[in-house]
Amino acid sequence: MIQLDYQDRRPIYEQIVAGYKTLILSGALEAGEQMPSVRNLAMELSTNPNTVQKAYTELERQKYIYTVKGRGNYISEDNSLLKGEQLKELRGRLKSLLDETDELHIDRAELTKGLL
Amino acid sequence: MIQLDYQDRRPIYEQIVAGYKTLILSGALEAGEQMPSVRNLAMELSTNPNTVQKAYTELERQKYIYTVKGRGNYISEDNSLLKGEQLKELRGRLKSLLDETDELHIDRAELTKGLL
Amino acid sequence: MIQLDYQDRRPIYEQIVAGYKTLILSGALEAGEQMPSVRNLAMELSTNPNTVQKAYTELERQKYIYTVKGRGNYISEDNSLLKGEQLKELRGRLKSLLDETDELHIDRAELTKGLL
Amino acid sequence: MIQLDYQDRRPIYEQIVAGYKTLILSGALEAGEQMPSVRNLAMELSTNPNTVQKAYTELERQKYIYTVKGRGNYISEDNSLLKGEQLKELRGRLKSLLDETDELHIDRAELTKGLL
DNA sequence: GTGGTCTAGACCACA
DNA sequence: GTGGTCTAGACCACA
Repeated sequence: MIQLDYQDRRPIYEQIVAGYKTLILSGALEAGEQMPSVRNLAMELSTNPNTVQKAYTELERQKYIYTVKGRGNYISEDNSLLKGEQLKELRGRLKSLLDETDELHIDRAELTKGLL
Repeated sequence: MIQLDYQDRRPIYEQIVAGYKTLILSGALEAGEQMPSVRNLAMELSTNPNTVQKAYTELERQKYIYTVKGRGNYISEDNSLLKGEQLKELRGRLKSLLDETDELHIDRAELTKGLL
Repeated sequence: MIQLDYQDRRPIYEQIVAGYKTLILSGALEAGEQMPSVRNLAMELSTNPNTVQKAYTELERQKYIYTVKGRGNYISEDNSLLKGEQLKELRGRLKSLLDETDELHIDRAELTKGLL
Repeated sequence: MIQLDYQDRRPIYEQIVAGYKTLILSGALEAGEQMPSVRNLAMELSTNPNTVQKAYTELERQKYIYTVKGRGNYISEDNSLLKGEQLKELRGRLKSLLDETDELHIDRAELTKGLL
């Protein structure tokens, strides 16, 4: 189950999206498995159904889940593609992180020391 | 001079803060040098003086500049300390980036390939 | 046999209606032939009987099938008429498609290139 | 100004999206021009600001407009790309229309007579 | 004033 | 029961 952090600057619906993306890509949730219903998840997270709905809509737009009307939401099958996208995003963030480092004339070795 | 990007998702005041941080830490602006006045910078960036004021307040809070009432804003002297902070922040971001990579079972070599 | 696509955005009952319309108009099902019972089709498609019933009601409303109480549903005789309706519908869609094309100042030749 | 049609099966927010897409791609609205504010458009269409917000979010996701926080929404510059997308969508619809026609053994000439 | 998020609650189509 | 849309109204960050 995902955890909301009200101290987090990100809006609630984004935290839900990010949480489920990780659960799906890490394999914790299997393809075809049913997502909790909008109302149930809203109850569990003690938030509003509209907020969960917004998160689910975004997850569907990004192909992490798909909706069957009147039935519910299900995990998509084609994870491999999504993992590629995710890798691309991470590489983009690493790239800009390195750019900033260079711009400040900080040695990259200092940046990565003990981490990599 | 810094450049605003209206397509950028970050609010304008944050772009101003980030831009000046880089200018200061990279040495493009020297310690003791005077910042442009709030009104002038607002004119140059064609943005709202409130926005520039907000950016200056944030830069002062983070000790990048200091204010002399009635005279203006000046670049702080103690850059070395700030650079340490900046390094710490960059390392924090790298850390969480690597955490996410691991969580998705992505090989770190794949992440850094061609970048590092 | 028709095939449901749960990734399809259309509701299931509409997919059933569209599927049988095609089967009937293309001649794959002959006039007078009996339709599968509501329960059987629901089982085969592993969907809800209510959904199949809704589809059959719609097919009957459009005169593709007719119901004999206590016996079942049968393909209608007067296909020629239905085919005319279908043609009219297709022409309507083509019309609005061309209208949109014109409105966007897109050349019709570009639209149909390689298709027609 | 766009026109809402309450008989239309499409939800209100989709009608707003479709309406502005046409206005933008047809050149009726110029690049860089400011969109009406969320609240103003909601008043004019006598609908709820949330509904307009939803439409604007979708238009931004599709790059038709971009948002500057605290300022408003503006028409994007790169229309040419969007027009290509739109053409692709229209061609897709024409393709499936022709497929249906063939499947019903209807002569394509009958379909296009007097239209093309 | 501008957009963005969220809640509470209603209503609808669909299965 | 399931998702989807919409309203009314509030609160916040930002310019």
